[in-house]
Parts: sequence; structure tokens; C-alpha cells
Amino acid sequence: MTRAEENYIKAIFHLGGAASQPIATNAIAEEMDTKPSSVTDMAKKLAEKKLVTYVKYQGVSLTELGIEKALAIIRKHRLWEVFLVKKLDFTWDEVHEVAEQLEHIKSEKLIDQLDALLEYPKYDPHGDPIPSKTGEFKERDKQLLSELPVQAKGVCVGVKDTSSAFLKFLDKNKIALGDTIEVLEKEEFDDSLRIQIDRRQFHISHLIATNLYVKKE
Amino acid sequence: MTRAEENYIKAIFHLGGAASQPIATNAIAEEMDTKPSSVTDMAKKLAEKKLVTYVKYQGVSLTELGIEKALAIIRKHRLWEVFLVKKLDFTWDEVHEVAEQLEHIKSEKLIDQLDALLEYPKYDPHGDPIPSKTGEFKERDKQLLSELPVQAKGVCVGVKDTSSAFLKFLDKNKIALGDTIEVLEKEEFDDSLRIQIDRRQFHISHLIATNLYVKKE
DNA sequence: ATTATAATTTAGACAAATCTAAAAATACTT
DNA sequence: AAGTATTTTTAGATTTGTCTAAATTATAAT
Repeated sequence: MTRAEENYIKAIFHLGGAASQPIATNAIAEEMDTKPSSVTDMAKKLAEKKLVTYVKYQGVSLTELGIEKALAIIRKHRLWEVFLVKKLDFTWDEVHEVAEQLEHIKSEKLIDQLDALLEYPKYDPHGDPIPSKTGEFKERDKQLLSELPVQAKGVCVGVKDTSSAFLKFLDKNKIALGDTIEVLEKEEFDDSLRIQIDRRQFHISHLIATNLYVKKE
Repeated sequence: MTRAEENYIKAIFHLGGAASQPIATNAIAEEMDTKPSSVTDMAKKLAEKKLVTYVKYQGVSLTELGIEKALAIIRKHRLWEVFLVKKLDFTWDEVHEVAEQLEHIKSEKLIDQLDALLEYPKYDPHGDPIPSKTGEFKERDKQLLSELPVQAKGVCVGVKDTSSAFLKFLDKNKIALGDTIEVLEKEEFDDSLRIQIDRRQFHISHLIATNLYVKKE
């Protein structure tokens, strides 16, 4: 697979292309920041290679083979993210761009050994699960911080929005994976929250609370 | 710089293009396993970008800027090689192919941090020097094993031939960088050597001895 | 110095991945 | 159900990096 092909497969998977419901050309174009006509061209090429099912004017969905390839790329991406954070002191918001490049490196041994070096992590720095070599993975048992009742405590396990802006916000406020968050108070009016992490108290907006995943204690 | 451009710059440097003496089109084509006409095309493009000096029918040599870029690529390549050997248990002969891919990853922080993780190595697994961030490096004080007199001892610091075949031979015979080699006997007839490493004695051909670098003790 | 040989360049073509503009198909609306 | 709007595809062009075959320049040899 070429780099471009890999990127399309990943984007299609990301849009839910592993289900039977096909993904629209426009949606893929949007996701990949490209033109619909380019997507059509690539859809034909990927169908040719048995990576996707493509029906004119209907859209694209991944074949078994396509899903397998998508998971392999995601595995590589997320393992590299762990490496960057754990071994090279990258912050949440810095990892994505570099991992986008590293995920295309072709070497089975490299990934196996990287996995070992990192001691077989199950989740990446955003809390997303890392598929195993055979493509298995399970979503973490988690819920949005906004769904937690007052007085409940949860461990921060991931983010919904992975935009640089949001991740930088978290970095700046020193909110990290693994932190225990307690909901002290809910403001009825705007659904904002008063929370506590260690000995620090914050006031966070509803928007923030709906983009942070926690695991109930 | 595109990947292709980087590969050309590296190849030209490798052929001695940092000196004033220009490198022939054919030599570059041979080195890169491509056709001379492709080299001509690329030479024009690189000259356009001020990375090389190109005179029709004369050949190509690197500009100051080109040398700088070449050293940056070599730095990345060799740091990745160290990483693969030190952290991921790759053998000498396995590193090159993967490092060829990794050297094109674009991220200054990545390389700085990798350098730190590896504790600022000065030499790669083949004994070649790693340029600093500013492009400085010095060749190791070394000589060929074949030049060592009988009874002399030397520490293995590098290889001249970096082919997979030669490196595999060394792996198989457990000859590694850092090993102390003592020349026990020289056979006049074919210039072969009897050597000792730790408690093991070998008989090695002249060809082997002219491809192993040692540092006299 | 002329010719033969080798190296290099040009011209034209191709594949991958993209784009724009126009055409075709599908979906929405009243 | 007809017409409008939206989505998708096609056709043709572009860029990058490569190739082959032919033409050109440089080098070597007699």
C-alpha cells in the first residue's frame, strides 16, 4: 500500500467504514481535506485492490482485508504516540503530527520491538485502545465527565476532542491522563462544573466536560 | 525537501560531493540504482533550489546549503540506527533498511529528544560518526585490521563494507563493535590472519581484515 | 586530427495523486 | 411528480519522479 492509500483506509475506518453502511464520498473528502473527485479516483483503486467495497454514487465501506489494514495502521500510530510521550517527553498535542508520519514506516520487527519496549501498552496517550498484532482491541469502560453526578470521582482516561487547541488547554491546566477528578458542584444554569484534581479546584465549562472521558471509581 | 530530493542529496554527499570536484551523473545513477536521465532531471531541480552546483556535462557538487542538509539527514539516519540497535535489539545488518525510512521523518523535536534518549551518541553501530545538530563531527582515529602488526591489539570500532552479507558474517561469528581483537599470526602466502577475541580464536581472510576498522590500544 | 566509444542530455511518455469544470445521478421540496 | 438543489462522477489537466530512445557532447585511440 502506498502512503496515500493508507491514509484513505485510515480515514474511512475513522468515519465508521468498518460497518456495512457505506461512507459518502463527500464525507471522506471533508475528513481528508481533499476534493470529492480525488476520493472517487482513489475509491476505484482501493476497490481494485479488494480493500473496500465501492458502488457508484453509494459510497465506500471497508472489506475484511481493509479493516485488517486499518487496524494495523492505527496500531502503529498509537504505539508511536505512546513512544513519543513516554520516551521522548512529547505533550498530548504534539504527538499526532509526528505519529502521522511514523505510522507509515514499514517494518514488522520495528513495531513488535517497539511494543515490547513500551511494555505492551493497551491505550494511547488520548486513552484510545491500541489494537493487538492480530487486530483485537476493546474500548475502555468510560463515560463523559459531564455525565458524572455531583460528589462522584473518576479517573481521567481519555479525550473526545483531540484537537490541538483542546489538548493545549488541558496541558496548560495540568489535567492529564490518570488524574482523579472529583465533581464538587454543578451549575444548573450553564451546566458548568466545579471540580477538584489533587488539591487544585477548577471551574470548567460544559463544553470541556463533554470532551473529557473518565472511568468511575 | 521531498523524499526523493533528500535521497539524491545523501547519495551525492556519500560520493564525495561535498568537495569541489563534481560527481558524475553516471556515478549518482549507479549509486541510486536509477537511470542517468533521471539524475539529470533531478540535478536541475536541486540546482534550482540552490542545493547543488550543476554544470551540464560536468556533474554535480553540493553547495554549503546542500552539505548542511546532507549532514542533517545523515545525523537522523545514524541516530535512528543507534536507537534500533540499542533500544529495539536490531542487529547490524537489519538497521539500514528501516533507518532509510526513518531518516525522512520531519520533526526537529523528535531528533533532539531521540538524541537525548540515546545519551548523545558520537558513533553509529557501524562506527561512523554522528554529526551534531550544527553539522560537526569527526572521523574516529582508526585503521584497518589488516594494517595491525602481529601481537598488536585493537578495539573493533567500525566496518568499511556495510553490505548485509558482511554484517551477517560478523553477527554469525559474534564479532561486534567494542570487541578487543589481537592479531596472533599473519600468513604471508595469502595475508590471512589468526586472531583472538576474548577466548575465541579465528582464522580470517585478508578480505575480512581489510573491511574491519580497529583502534589501536 | 579524425574516428570510435562512452557519458550525458533532451524529448516524449507514463504512473500516482491530485485538481477544476462540466456532466450525470440522486435527493429534496412543494 | 416535476423541478431544484446537492452529491457524485467523468474528462481533461497538472506535478513529481521516473523511464526509453534518440541526439548531443566529451573522451579515448589510432
